[in-house]
Amino acid sequence: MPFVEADVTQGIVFKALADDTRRAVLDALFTRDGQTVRALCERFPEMTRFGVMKHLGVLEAANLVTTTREGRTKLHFLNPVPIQQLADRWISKYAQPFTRAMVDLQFDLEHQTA
Amino acid sequence: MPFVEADVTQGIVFKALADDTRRAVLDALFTRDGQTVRALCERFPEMTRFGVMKHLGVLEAANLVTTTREGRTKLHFLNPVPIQQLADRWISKYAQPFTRAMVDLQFDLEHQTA
DNA sequence: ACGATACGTGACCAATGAGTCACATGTCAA
DNA sequence: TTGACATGTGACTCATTGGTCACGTATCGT
Repeated sequence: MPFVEADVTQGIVFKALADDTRRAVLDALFTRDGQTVRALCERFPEMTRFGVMKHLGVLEAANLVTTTREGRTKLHFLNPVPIQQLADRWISKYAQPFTRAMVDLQFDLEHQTA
Repeated sequence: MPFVEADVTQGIVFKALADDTRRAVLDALFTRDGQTVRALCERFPEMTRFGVMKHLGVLEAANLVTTTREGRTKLHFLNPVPIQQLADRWISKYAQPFTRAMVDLQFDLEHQTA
């Protein structure tokens, strides 16, 4: 077999996280959880409500946000579980001690004055 | 300002990781590092050499793979540093102890037999 | 030198995805 | 009940991107 994509969900989560706006949405929900669509729209004046809604839909499909209806409003909550799963099943694979040292070194190099 | 994308590199890395084939390429380099383009092509029979090359280009632009020329061949090496940086600067933010417990719970639920 | 090998480039096409708009449904409050 | 508010849907446009192909350059062995 050429290669196996064990978890389709993983791809969806990665794709959902690949967009800058969507990560910003998650950030907004991180600072204040349980926001409504309109509240989130105010954080993105350069975009229409429909654009924000579409992003929310993608995030919801990736299970990165969960929603509850509250009358005529819909509250959006951040769900960090898929992110944690990503870190567990995929990223930690490349997080060897060797890598740790490399990251620290690169960080030092990037922040050297002179 | 509506929102700030502190690190442009982050977006590039996320986008690079969003493609299934590219993650498979990284996997292939993880199992055997320092492969040539043709060797990698054999792992993806459903795709042309040019397709693989394009993916390698994206991964290289994201600094996820580094290359060294060896005569007329080009060797590709996996560079886990950007992945580790992602985990450090972004994912660990959502990796609270609370989340840990949730992930374990969800894992148990997913693997319950009857 | 010469063919074979290995990689590179630009143009090109098809599919996906971001974003918008017209419209439609449901809900609160007076 | 009527109007204002909050969210939903489908179709549409435009940019991006995954993928291919025809060609071109560099390198190795003989």
